[in-house]
Amino acid sequence: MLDIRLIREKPDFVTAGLSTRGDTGAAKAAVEQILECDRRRRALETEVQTLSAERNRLSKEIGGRKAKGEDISEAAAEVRILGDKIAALNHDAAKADEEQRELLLATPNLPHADCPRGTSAEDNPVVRVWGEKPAFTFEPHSHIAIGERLGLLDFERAVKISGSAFAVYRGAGARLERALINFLLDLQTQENGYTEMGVPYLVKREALIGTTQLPKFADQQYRCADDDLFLAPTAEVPVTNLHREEILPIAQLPVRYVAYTPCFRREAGAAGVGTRGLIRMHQFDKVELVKISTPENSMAELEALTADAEKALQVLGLHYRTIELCCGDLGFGPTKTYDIEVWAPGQNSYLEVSSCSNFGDFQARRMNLRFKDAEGKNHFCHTLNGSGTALARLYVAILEAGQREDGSVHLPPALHPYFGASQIRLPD
RNA sequence: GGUGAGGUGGCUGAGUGGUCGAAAGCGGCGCUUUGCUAAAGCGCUGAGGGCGAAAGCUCUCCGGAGGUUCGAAUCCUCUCCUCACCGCCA
Repeated sequence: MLDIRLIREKPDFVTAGLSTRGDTGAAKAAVEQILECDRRRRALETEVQTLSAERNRLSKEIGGRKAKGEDISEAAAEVRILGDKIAALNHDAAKADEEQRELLLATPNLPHADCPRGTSAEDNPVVRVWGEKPAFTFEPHSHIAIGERLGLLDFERAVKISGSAFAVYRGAGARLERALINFLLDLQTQENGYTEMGVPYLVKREALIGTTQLPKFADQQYRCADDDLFLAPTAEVPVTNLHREEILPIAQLPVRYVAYTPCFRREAGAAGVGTRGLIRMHQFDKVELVKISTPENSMAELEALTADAEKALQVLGLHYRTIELCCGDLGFGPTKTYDIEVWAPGQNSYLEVSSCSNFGDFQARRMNLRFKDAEGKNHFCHTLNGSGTALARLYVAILEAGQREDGSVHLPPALHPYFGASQIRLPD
């Protein structure tokens, strides 16, 4: 959520910032609407408060007179009328306040000043490339063919029990998934200094508001209506919200958490849902990195977090590239984002396996997450997160990059101790 | 799910209708004393908002939402959470 004071004091700056996302007219209209609501709200609040001060004064007076045994019925009746007036105005003020909050919750974050200009994914600059595309002496197969041939994946039965865009992992295929989870968690905890967290997969509405999935993206969430609980679309939600409504001592920052969770996404309206394979699914596993930082350090923490996520691909020896999202392609909440894309030979394309973002104080304002500085003053934290990494697509890359002409898949050496073997081959 | 007891400031904990944003203690900060430390003494010490150039004035907040009242931390209703016991259960 944007700072209403910033909008009030520098409306042109905010409008310009929002405009970089693509729609200048919409940005202008949004800012004007918020400002109008803010003026109305403050006028009402000022009136309520003036009258409340008067009521407080009169009530005290009545108390004193009653103690002396005087008749207070006339004064009491007078204050009663004042009270009714306050209640009516207060109702309007609360409505304006709610309206303002809704407007602010629906307004995206300002892209960082350094964020590259552009309108779509084509404008995202590649900032790093690591490794090279592996060479094949044969036409590399898709993970679907590899997985079915080796008995690792069963999409038909997944459809039977849950519908399209779900997967069943079988035998060595299931073990490979589990090996990857353990490998990624160990890497981030033992080498990169993150604290592992195990968190609930069902979260409350407020948690989703805090990390910006609600109210705007309600149609993308799975919801358990009876309890008004939601299946977390990413560990970002439960993990970042761990400190919602807290004031952290500055010495505790930065907080660095890593968590494995399954992720649940309705993918309503998304292209490619309903096609087979692991690339876009309603449920997938992910190891997520979350940081809570001071404003001064958040950009440096983003670079470090992105490097931590990239490290996983480096250790696995997978070719990848890192791109930076341009203003027009940036998500609703982030002020700056790097995407990491791993090469999947069977797809002949790069797959996004990680999106590393700095949200500035955008999420922290929504969840009222603050820190206390050395002078004892409270400030909003900055929050960051990035996948470290998403599992299903990493799985795709490993199968497709490690495939051999004889149908076997050779696994990266770093996985051998986790998987318990160096390769997956056809049964004899 | 049932019954009972509770939810008050960073923490412990008083407060059952008026001058209570809230006693006291702990913790924290500052000052004095001190060779240093400790101890002691004194003072300060919640958050958010409105008006204002500022000084300052003022409003709201005692889990949450409603209600009663001139006036609510205090009374009433609902609700959430915590603890204990019972039931059920991986």
